Amino acid sequence: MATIEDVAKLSGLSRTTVSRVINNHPYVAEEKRIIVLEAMKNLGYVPNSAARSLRNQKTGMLAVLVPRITNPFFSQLIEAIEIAASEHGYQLIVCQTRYLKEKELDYLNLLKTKQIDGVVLTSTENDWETISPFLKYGPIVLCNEPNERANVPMVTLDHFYGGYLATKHLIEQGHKVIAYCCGEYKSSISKHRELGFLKALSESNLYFDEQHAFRDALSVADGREIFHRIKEMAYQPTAIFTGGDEVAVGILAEAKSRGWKIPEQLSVVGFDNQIITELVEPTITTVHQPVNQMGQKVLELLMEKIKSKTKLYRDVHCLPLELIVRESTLKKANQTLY
Amino acid sequence: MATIEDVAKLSGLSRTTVSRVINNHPYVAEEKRIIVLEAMKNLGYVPNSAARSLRNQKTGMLAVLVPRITNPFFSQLIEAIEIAASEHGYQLIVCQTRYLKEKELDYLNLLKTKQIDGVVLTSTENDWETISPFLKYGPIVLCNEPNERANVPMVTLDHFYGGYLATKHLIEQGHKVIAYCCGEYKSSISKHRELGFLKALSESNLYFDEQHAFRDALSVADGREIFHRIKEMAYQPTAIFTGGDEVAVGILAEAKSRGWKIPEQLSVVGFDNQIITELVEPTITTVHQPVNQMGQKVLELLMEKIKSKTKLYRDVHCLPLELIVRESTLKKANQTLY
DNA sequence: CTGTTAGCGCCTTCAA
DNA sequence: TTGAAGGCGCTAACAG
Repeated sequence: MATIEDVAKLSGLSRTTVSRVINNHPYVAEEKRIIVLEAMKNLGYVPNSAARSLRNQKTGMLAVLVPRITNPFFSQLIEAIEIAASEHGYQLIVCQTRYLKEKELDYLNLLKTKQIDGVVLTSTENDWETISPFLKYGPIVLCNEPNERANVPMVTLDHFYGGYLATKHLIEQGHKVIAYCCGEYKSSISKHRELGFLKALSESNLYFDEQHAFRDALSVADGREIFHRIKEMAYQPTAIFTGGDEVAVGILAEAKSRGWKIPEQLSVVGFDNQIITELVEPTITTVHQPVNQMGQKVLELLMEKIKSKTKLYRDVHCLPLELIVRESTLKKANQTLY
Repeated sequence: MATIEDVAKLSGLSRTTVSRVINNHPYVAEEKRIIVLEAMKNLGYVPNSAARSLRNQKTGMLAVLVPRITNPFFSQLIEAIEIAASEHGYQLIVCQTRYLKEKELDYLNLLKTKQIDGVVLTSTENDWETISPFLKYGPIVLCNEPNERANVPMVTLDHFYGGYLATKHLIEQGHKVIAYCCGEYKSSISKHRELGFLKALSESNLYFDEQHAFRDALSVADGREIFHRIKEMAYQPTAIFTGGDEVAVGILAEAKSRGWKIPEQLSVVGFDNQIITELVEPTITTVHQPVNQMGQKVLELLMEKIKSKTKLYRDVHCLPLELIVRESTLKKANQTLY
């Protein structure tokens, strides 16, 4: 492996000059620059990044922590962040916490060990008090799941509004008894959605019956189970707000296989606007999240913090959500066209 | 930031001894080991990994190159590799080539710049002749897409058999005119599947009409379009082998929306066994790929090569595929149960 | 069992 | 405009 020394020797100049060429410093005679470039090419020289990291105290790497990469929402978010990062010359390390506190801390340790220059957290397993000490080793920004106590930049979505919007839509369709699902994590996301959900109900003088709450619904399988629980109820809801498209799909699939008519017997709203919502029948009404913008925005914030090295402060960027109305909530729109 | 020097001073010992403790070397008096551990804790010391990389010539990082992380097949593969890697104490850098030759080379350059210790390639954009020079900077192994000319370890699936199996199944269902789709990349994967497909046909003395070939089908949208092309044909196939579940889903969704009965008017076989195949109606017959085993196996191979530092040689591990029969090909199984 | 010393490859003062 | 020299933090001889 050629080193800077080799290049210096071959070009008959000093390491310093070679270094200057590598880093595009001014004050290098054009003619010598050419000689150096030539020598580098002949040797197939590439700067050793470990040495650079050691010297410069930065690595050109970022970590993105997600619960699971196979969740389409997160993989899309990673994709967006990756593209933005690579435009800034940064590599992305993908870290799956698998919803484990311990894993999250392991990965945050990359900041301590100087393997990364910054972190994007898309969800938090530990309390903020556990996470915040890591801030002295490098910037951490939040994306997706906000945190009340975190004094760092964050990009989030208006989940209150998302919950409100979807529920309002169901009410407008004439529903009076609406069930509610959310994911297991007691994240503020779920809380906000629920507040929006309740707000919409109360605006129409509707009451929510706690028996219609399903608070640990994450997967397709959970959706299937929820359907069965609803099926057995004496006092059945006519519509359901789910915290995610997977759950909605599960409910739908199971309901259909039991001969229920959707949306006539049960209207279903998803969340995420995943591709699957357009592929099932009926297509699913859902809330679209601007994932790409989120990724782009959060990277921008992180870059700024890495460059300026100023102290982080709370700086919340809230992006809008959008309701996408499809067949799973529109009683009249489900007829065929021919 | 505490350094090894600080720990040495605080514990009244030398850097060497501290280093020995860090690296679990033998020949350190138990009592001093404790002193050092204590000092490390008090200082919140963590070894600087850039310094270690520089010194040890290894980084503890691996790169996995995939076309797109949002493709569920690849994200599942990444997940499997990540889990295996983390068990070996390695971090994963996720690299999206977005089907670009140039991107692929950019990422392979991480090997040159010593940012990673090894590479997993899940698909190749460039010719092997372009890739192989990077082998002198570190091990590269293939996973998923094999390469005829690559003399490196690889994990692959028996796509010939996959194509054969699925087609044979269609023939057994009584089909005589079967269409064929594959992805755009002229990878050996598609070739092998097609050979298997043709083999099954010829075994039953069936002939393949080139007008029934769709050789650039990747997405749901492609599937939709393929349906329309089939619909317009004078000589229509009664079944179709697709190279991926997305395409199958697209065909299905479009066919249903046009009032076609599936599988009665068109039987469809997917590939990948993605979760969606169980969520649409009818559920989709598909070929299951043992993604987790692949990931685990390929990481094992890579670890071995990183450790042994021996020259790489061709070493093909071919894992079996399995046909999962569901409703989209079974004419009688689609009745309701009540 | 422990310490001294010499780099790994690079960049950045400082001096010329 | 160029070069000499020191050191980023760590580990592996080599001595003791």
